[in-house]
Amino acid sequence: MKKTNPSFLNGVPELLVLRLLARREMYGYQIVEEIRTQTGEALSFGEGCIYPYLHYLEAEKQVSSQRREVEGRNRNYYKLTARGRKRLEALTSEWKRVTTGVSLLMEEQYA
Amino acid sequence: MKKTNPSFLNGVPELLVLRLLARREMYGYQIVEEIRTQTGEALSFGEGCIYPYLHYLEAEKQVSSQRREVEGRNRNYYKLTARGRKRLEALTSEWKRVTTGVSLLMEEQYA
DNA sequence: TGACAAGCATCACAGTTTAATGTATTGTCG
DNA sequence: CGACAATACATTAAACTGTGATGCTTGTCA
Repeated sequence: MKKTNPSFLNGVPELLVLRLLARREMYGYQIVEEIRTQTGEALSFGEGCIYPYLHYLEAEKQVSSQRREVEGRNRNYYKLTARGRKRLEALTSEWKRVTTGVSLLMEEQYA
Repeated sequence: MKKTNPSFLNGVPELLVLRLLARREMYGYQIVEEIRTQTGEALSFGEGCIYPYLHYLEAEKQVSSQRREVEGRNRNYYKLTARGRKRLEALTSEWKRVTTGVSLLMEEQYA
């Protein structure tokens, strides 16, 4: 996975993953579910999207993982690193910039 | 160009193009420029993105075009059809749904 | 026992945007 | 005049992203 110059609109999964992990540590499957529920079903990214992101984020040292057995299940728990927190801040302000930009164009009066 | 099931984030160029044409008729090059300026430089889609959209939208009868010579320039002016207006409304509410969803997840308190 | 949820993972594919390139005309500046 | 930038259209290969399918294992529950 290469994230060179992710343009405006993609990379939202990355933003949401980081944002969730900023609250508490979580495992992949749980992240998939929470993105769906906590966005009010507005967004839903499959495991085929989220797992590769987690691996990428770990390789980038934005998250760290720990395998743990909980409730008879093997889970990979991820938590944010300091670096990940910075990345989250950057992506957040980028997201705001973009949505603000869209609003500017959208909300202008009809001629 | 197939626009079957454009997921959440893509298709923003289409939204902005339709929104601009809802105000007044415009030509391609102008649309490219206005997206850049009216979003406060937050968004910038190249001609390689916008022209194919215009052709696609015309094929879909969401816009109609008229070649005209103005100020010594040959331009293809596009304007919205009734169908395009409906499409704009659909894309607009979809965009709101998505950004609202992201906000829901983003703005929740830290644990 | 069979079905299904939880949990991880990978991959081919499809859709979207970028960046480069091409053509032609018009305007500008030294 | 000559060069170069801007205007205006268009196309294309390549890159990037997310989808949907699939596979594997373990646990639960009827």
